[in-house]
This record gives sequence, structure tokens and C-alpha cells, in this order.
Amino acid sequence: MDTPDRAAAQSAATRTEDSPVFSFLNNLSPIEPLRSSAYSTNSLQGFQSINITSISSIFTSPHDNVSKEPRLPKSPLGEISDKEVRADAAGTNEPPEPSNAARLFACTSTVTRETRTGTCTGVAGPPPTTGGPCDLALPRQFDNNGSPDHNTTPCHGVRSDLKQDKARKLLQAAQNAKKNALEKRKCLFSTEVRLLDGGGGGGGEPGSDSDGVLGCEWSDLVSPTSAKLLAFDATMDEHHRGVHLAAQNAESCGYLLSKLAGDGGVSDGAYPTASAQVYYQELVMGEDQSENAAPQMDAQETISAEETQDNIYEADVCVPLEYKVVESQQQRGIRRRCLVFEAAGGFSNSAVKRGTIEDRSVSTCSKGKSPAESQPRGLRGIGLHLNALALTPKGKMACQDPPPTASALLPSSASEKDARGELLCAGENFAHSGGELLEFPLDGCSAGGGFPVNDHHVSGQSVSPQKKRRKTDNGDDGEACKRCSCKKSKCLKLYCECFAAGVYCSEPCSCQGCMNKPIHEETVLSTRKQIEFRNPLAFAPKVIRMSDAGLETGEDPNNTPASARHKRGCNCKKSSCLKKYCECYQGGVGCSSNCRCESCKNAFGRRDAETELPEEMKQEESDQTENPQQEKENDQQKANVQGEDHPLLDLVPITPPFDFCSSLLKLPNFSSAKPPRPTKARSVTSRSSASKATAAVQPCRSSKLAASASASGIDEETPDILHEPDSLSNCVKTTTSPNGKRVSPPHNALGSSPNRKGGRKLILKSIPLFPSLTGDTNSGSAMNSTDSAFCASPLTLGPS
DNA sequence: GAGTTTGAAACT
DNA sequence: CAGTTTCAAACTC
Repeated sequence: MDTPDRAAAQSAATRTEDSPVFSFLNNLSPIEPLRSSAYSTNSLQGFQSINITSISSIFTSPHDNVSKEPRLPKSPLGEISDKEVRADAAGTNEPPEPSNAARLFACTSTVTRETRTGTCTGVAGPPPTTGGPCDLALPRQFDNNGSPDHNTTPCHGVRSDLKQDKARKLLQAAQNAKKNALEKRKCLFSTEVRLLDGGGGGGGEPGSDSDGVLGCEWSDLVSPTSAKLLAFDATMDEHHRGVHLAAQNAESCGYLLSKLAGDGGVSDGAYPTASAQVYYQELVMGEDQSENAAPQMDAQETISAEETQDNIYEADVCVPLEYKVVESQQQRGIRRRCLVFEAAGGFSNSAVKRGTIEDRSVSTCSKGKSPAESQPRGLRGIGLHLNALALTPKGKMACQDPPPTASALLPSSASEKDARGELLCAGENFAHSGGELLEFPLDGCSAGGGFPVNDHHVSGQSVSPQKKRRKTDNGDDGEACKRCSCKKSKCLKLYCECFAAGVYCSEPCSCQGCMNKPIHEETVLSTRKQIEFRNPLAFAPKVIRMSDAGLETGEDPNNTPASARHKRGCNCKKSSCLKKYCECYQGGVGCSSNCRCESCKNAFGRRDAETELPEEMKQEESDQTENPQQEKENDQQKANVQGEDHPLLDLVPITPPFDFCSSLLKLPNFSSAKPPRPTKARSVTSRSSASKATAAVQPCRSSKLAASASASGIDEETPDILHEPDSLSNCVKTTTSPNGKRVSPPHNALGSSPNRKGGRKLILKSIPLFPSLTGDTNSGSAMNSTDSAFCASPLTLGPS
């Protein structure tokens, strides 16, 4: 035993429970084995189920490409492992190069940066050089593009934790263990641990560096405007990452396992090995296979089984991002985690960093909602656009399916969901990286989105074009599908529906000189920022619906009338608000006090009706108007409060517009919305009390404030504010909001919105429920429930 | 499908 | 902030 072969030792260990080695192993990674196997299996299955092709398609976007290119799978690991090995060889447990771990992370972070921003500042030494191992490694392991944080942080954190434990065990084992093989492992392990630990905990440079890097990145990314983008990237990254990671990990793991088993002479059956490899490779597909293979081999040798496990574990953590495809809830949970992380990370570096992924993941998992639930619309929504689309009265957007190209620019919605707890998985939505993803399900969506949801989930991004098409088809209509036809604006102005909706132009568009494409992402974003700077609400949904709020809050969407409000109010003169020229009409909402229309005859509610609003309401509005900032603050506070629960919330603030978008989701589709029954408003349904004339609505607010308020017009506003998620919840919370003032959050929201004139718009007029609304709401809810919805959510608009 | 109308967005 | 111009959707034929 003293000098047995490694293989022998390993085999013995694995086979013989009694053997110290075995015990060691168990101790070291009691769970991991299961995970690895389970994971691999699940993941594999999941992957398989998913269409790889779809994935690729998904990643079409430039980002994806970028991310992909760099990826070289294992090199990083390989390096590390090698180094570790060397260290071991040296006979020192010390991590000679603690920096390795650090490097990796740093590299990842840097790499990601590079991919995204193009400016990478090498934190740690490894560089930036794309050719460097780091690059390769990074992309693969952590993510392609994925947000560095997520990748690194989570993985990192997890690892360190795990490793630490392992380290302890190792130490013990080391003492006890006599076999070289064991020692070897120990050494490796310990090194690794040290490295990791150093990075993570102790202030080791690596950790700090990486963190710093990450932080920087996030910060940058997080910037309000950028946040949106991030969402994109993040989602994409995640996908990529997830896939890649999974693949890599799987590969590596499988590989290693196989090696161990085969080469090492370890028990044959112990691990899945070969099969795993195959899967992985398949997953990885040609792209990386060759590349990965070699590195992996090396890595394998160096890497211990434990490591593999770790990797796997990491993979789990990270992978989640990739596809929802994962069948098991766990996996889903994981994914969510990832997303969450992203979001969280994005917004709160510290939290992310620190928060071990595990925790979060756990929390998310704990939520345990079905994936579908978790994802509600938010995801997709990515919101922004979705909302935006939804907003667009046209429904076009909603429908949009944008099929192909339209990719959501913004992510915000996700935040909302996140906030809620649902998650969005932004990434998925976006798969868009390619730009294609976007599709919104709107319509169909509405329907059920079945497609959307499922598709997205399952395939993840994979939303195949077919699906998209379906959507469109379902869609409702052509209208939904319809896209912009800009000629002079380059699709970089609000004139462009796509741009306004926060989505990239896609095939359906007949625009000329279009700059609203993923390729010009920077331009689009910068332009968007400018516009937002000019008018923070520019991208906010024009009309907000209660139903959303209700849905989110959990209230019955159905109950709330669809009262929605037009934030800014129309300025119609000749159309009498009876045509689509009128935004209010288009949105399916009645005109409000904010409107400056002449001879308003809006079927959904005339501006005159507003006058009916109770004084209370008015007062509130006035108050709000007075302190728009306060309102915002309140909202934010609320959001923050919620945020505690939901990391994503934080995000919301970042990109308010998106939030709005989320709200948009709810919007009914006006497109579908027909001029409702003219009287409808008045006639409201039972819920209608609210819907009823404005008067009715107001009362509701006052009484309920939160609930009713949200429902009534609040929703709309809320979204604006950003909190969408909050908004819903806010609405409820709002009332309680610390500030207290604003009982009616929505109002605040409204108030917050610059555009709005006065604080709240009045409530909207009564907007009765439109059939469409109901449908929307339903659809929305459906989406949520379906999970599938998650992606589609935004689009809901289209339902009609 | 071409032309007109309309009102928002953008600009001054 | 108001007035004008530009723009693209909505609408009409």
C-alpha cells in the first residue's frame, strides 16, 4: 500500500470501501459523485433534448460569436492542473501559484470584458491575450460571454467552499492516507484549494483581483443604460456559458472519469465516463471538440477525480444558465440561479461575490417553482422590448415575434421577475444574442404561449425559427408581425417601433439603413442612452395596464379592469382619439387628464371622465407631482426592500425603461384591442367597479390603494418607475412604503414619469376591460404559469 | 401599392 | 418652453 500505483490505489480505494482512500474520497466529495453523474446525465439529456443547432442559432449574435471564438475549453483548467501538479511534484502543498486560480478568474473577467467592451484590463497576469490559455479557458469554463461575475463568482465561490471542506478532509486524509495516489490527489486538491481559498477568501490577490475586475465590469455593465445590454449579454452568455460549461465540464468530467477509470485502472463502473464524454463532445459539437479534447486530456491527467467533481459541480452552478432545457427542476433551479446571479451580480457585486452561488441557488431552488413559474415573463422580457413592444399599441411589437432578429435590447424586465422571485433568465430570452431570439410570443404568446414558453425553456434559446414563425403565425396577425419600415431614422429613433420597443429589427422589418441590429449594438445602446437621457420615459410603455400588476401581485388580473393609462397622454386633434393615431386609443386605454387632445371621443375613456376623479385622488396626484423624486425614491426603496428578497430588483432601477417594459407586458394588446366597447368603461364588470368610470376607479384606489391603485392606473406608471416588479408588489407595498407618502405607488410612478403631467394621471379613465385585456391578462398569467411564458411574456401584447 | 393624413418625435 | 420640422405609422383610395 505504501507505494502502490496510483491506479491501483485509486481502484482499490474506489472499490474497497474499507480502504482509507475510499473513505477519503467519500469524505471529499460525498455528494459530488452523485451530482456529477446526475448532473451529467441530466444535463446531457437536457442538452440532447435541446437542439444544439438551435443553440448555435441562438448565438448567432456577435456576442455569441465572440464568446465562442475564444473558448478553448480547458486550457485554463489544464494549466492550472498542470501547475498544481507541478506543485505537487515539488512536494509542496502550497499553491505555488495561487495566482493560477486567480488568473483564471481574472482572465475570465478580462476576457468577458474584452468580448463585450473590447477593453480589457488585465487584472492578473494572464492575459488578455486572446491566444492565452486564459482566454480559452475562460470562455469555456465560465462562460463565453457570460457575465463574468456569474461565471466566476459563482463557480468560484462554490468551489472554494467545497474545496475548503475537501481540503480539510484532505488534510486528514493526508495524515491518514499513505498511498501516493491519495497523496497525489491530496496535493492537487490542496493546491487547488489553497489557490481557490486564497482567491476567495483571504484576500488573496486572486480573489480580490477577480472581484475587482468583476466589480468593475459589472459596474460598467450595470450602468443604467448598459444594464439593458447586459441583460442581453448576460443571457447570451449564460446560454453559451451554460452550454459550454456543461459541455466542457461534462466533457472534462467524463473524460477524466473515463481516464480515471480506464487509465487509472479505477473501477470501471465507477463513473459514467465514456458515455459522458460522448455526450459532452456532442454537445460541444465540432467547435470545440478538437480543441477541448487535447486540453482535457492533459487536464484529466492532472486533475483528480475530485476535481472533476468540482468541475462538474461548477458546471452545475454555471450551467444552469444555459438552457432551461434541463429537465430536472434542480437544474432549472440552477439555471435560475445563474440568472439570478447574473442579475444579482450585475447589480450588486458584493452580493454576488459573496453570496455563494450556492446560497442563491438554493434560495432560488427553494423557491422551487417550476421553472415555468420562475420565469414568467420576465425573462423574456427581457423585457424591455417586450414591454415596449407590448406597449406599442400596435401590438406589432408584441407580436413581434420578432422573430428572428428582434432581440430585446433590454433586460430589465428580468429584473422585475427576479425581484419577484421569478426569474427570468434573461439570458434565455435573449438568446437573442443572435438577435434572433427575441421572438416574442406575444400573441401566441398570449395564447399560450405555449410555444414560447416551452420553446424557450426547452430549447432555451433555441427557439427555433419555426417557433418564431409560429408565433408570428399565431400571432396574431400580421399586424403583430409587422415591423418597422423606417427609412431615414435608421431605426435609431423612437420613430422606429422596433427601437422604441427595445428590440432589434428583424426580418419582418422593411427598414432602410437600419442600425438597429445586434451588429451595431453599441450604437443602438448609445443612442438609446441619449434618448433616455433626454426623456427617461422614452422607452417606457406608453400605456400601462393594471392587469399586469394584478398578475404580478397575485391578484387576479381578471379582476382588475384593464384599466391602463397612457402615461404621457395624447395630443390628438383631428382623430378625436378614435383612431390609432391616438396613442391612447392604440393602447386601448382611455384618455386621461394628461392628454391634451381635442374633442376626445376615446372609446376607452374620454379625457373628460377624469374630472370625475375624486378629490383625494387629485390631491394625491398633486402631491406626487410635487415630489416626483420622492416618489421615485419611494419606489426605489420599495424596490430595494423587495430587492432584498429578490436580487433582481436591484436591477430594475438600473434600467427603468425596461422595467416599464415589463409593465408593458401586461399591456393588453391594443392592437387587438379594439375600441372596446365604447361604454365599456363605464360598464365595467364586477371588477369593474374599478374599471367603471373613473370615479369608480379612484375610489378603489383610495380604498385599496395598493391593490386597486396598482390595478387602475398605477400599473402603468409603476412600470415606468421601474419597479415594475416592484410596481406590482409595490403597488401593494407602496402603500406601505416607508415614505409613506405615496400610498399609491402607481401614482408615484406616474408622477415620477416626467412626462406625466401631474402626478397621476388620473386614473385613467375607466377603461373597462377589454376583451383583449382579459385575454392579455390571461395570457400573461398563462405565460407565467407556463413557464414557457417566461420567455414570451413580454410579448403578450399580441394576444389578440 | 401609392398617396394622404396624422400626430409623435426631433429639432430649433 | 413653444414653434417648426421631420418622420413613420395609419389610413384612404
